Amino acid sequence: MTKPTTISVLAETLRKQSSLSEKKIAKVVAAYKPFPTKHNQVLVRKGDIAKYLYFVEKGYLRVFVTDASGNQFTRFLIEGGMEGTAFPSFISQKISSASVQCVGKAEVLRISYDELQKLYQAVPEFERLYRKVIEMAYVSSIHRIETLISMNSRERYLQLLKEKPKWFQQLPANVIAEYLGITKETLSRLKSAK
Amino acid sequence: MTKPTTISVLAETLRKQSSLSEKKIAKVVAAYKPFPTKHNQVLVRKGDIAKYLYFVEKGYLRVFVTDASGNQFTRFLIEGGMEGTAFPSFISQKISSASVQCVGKAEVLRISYDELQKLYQAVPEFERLYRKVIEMAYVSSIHRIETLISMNSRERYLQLLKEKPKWFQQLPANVIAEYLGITKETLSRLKSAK
DNA sequence: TGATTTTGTTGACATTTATCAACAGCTAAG
DNA sequence: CTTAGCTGTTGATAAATGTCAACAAAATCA
Repeated sequence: MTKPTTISVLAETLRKQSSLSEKKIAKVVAAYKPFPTKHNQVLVRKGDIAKYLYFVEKGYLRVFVTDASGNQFTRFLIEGGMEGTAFPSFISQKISSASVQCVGKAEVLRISYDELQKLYQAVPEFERLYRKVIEMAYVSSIHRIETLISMNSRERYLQLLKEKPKWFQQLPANVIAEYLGITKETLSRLKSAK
Repeated sequence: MTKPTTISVLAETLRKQSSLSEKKIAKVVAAYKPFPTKHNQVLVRKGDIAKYLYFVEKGYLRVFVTDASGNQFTRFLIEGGMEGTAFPSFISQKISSASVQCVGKAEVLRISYDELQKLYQAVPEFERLYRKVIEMAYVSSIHRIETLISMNSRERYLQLLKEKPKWFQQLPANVIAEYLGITKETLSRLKSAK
């Protein structure tokens, strides 16, 4: 079990990204509960409803889908300081087509859908903040679509290497490959070709 | 010149997707101005700042990027009843990497970034509605990412044919191909292979 | 620690898709 | 009507990427 040792990252992030008072930050932080996870633990299973939004204190979560042959494809990687879940399921509270899993060990906080609605009432400015979170996530997904439709695997690899060098140190290669939309063999060859 | 003949689609859409009063719907509709367009007119040029959000009354807009060799890639297609623009530029009010263009003839309304902020003040519920628009756009972009990383061109083609059969009747094949992330030759072959 | 599973690399080959070129059909303009 | 341009199709070929298999290295667990 990896127990959260601290919940400071969320508070820090709120201070940086919003102008919420310390009191309100405390309210928000209190609404997110530390959730102990095991190595590679699955947080949302395909077919479940995503009931929680997860804030990553440390490590990574991956959101992935599987095809008929059981191949996995990583839709998103959520790194420390970011939050996410199987989003389409979370906002609609309907069955998820994707799964969410810890990559190795991760420390996360979570807030339920219902608690989040209550938080909007308690801290109205939080709703605007949430909108910003969505906007940012949307912008980064647009960026992702662009690279997927306009670049070949080598260009995507080099771009990610430039934008997220840490990922290559901290994440297993097959996860990176799934994220890039290529096989682990192709990624391995791109690395050695440099 | 294609002059908007009606602005009913926006009002209709607002009635369906929100519980705004008729008075407030009128306010919102009044804030969107008809913008006459020419055949294939470019609304946002790469390098510009996207100053307007466009609502499509009729026809289609395409949001596309170009690579170094001048190849074009369609990031999004905005159909009648939807709104959009070069979104990352619009929300940040920074230079756009993408262009927005009418596909053939289109009838559009537009609202400036500043007007939109004013509209939030005048009609507070509109802000929540806007958040929903973003959420939906985000969800559809997630869907797009999934298909791009997990399906080959034939699977993507068949899925689009199923989800958006009208597009194949109303849009030129090269635009569809760009949207699917394949060449027009490959699309042509997929069609004939069936 | 040693055993076992996971992860990463490499090779041979197959498949998918892009590129380049030629051409037919259609449309718009003079 | 005729020409020029645009759109879509088809063929030949090349390039990119996936698949399958074998193996090496590393991490995990009992």
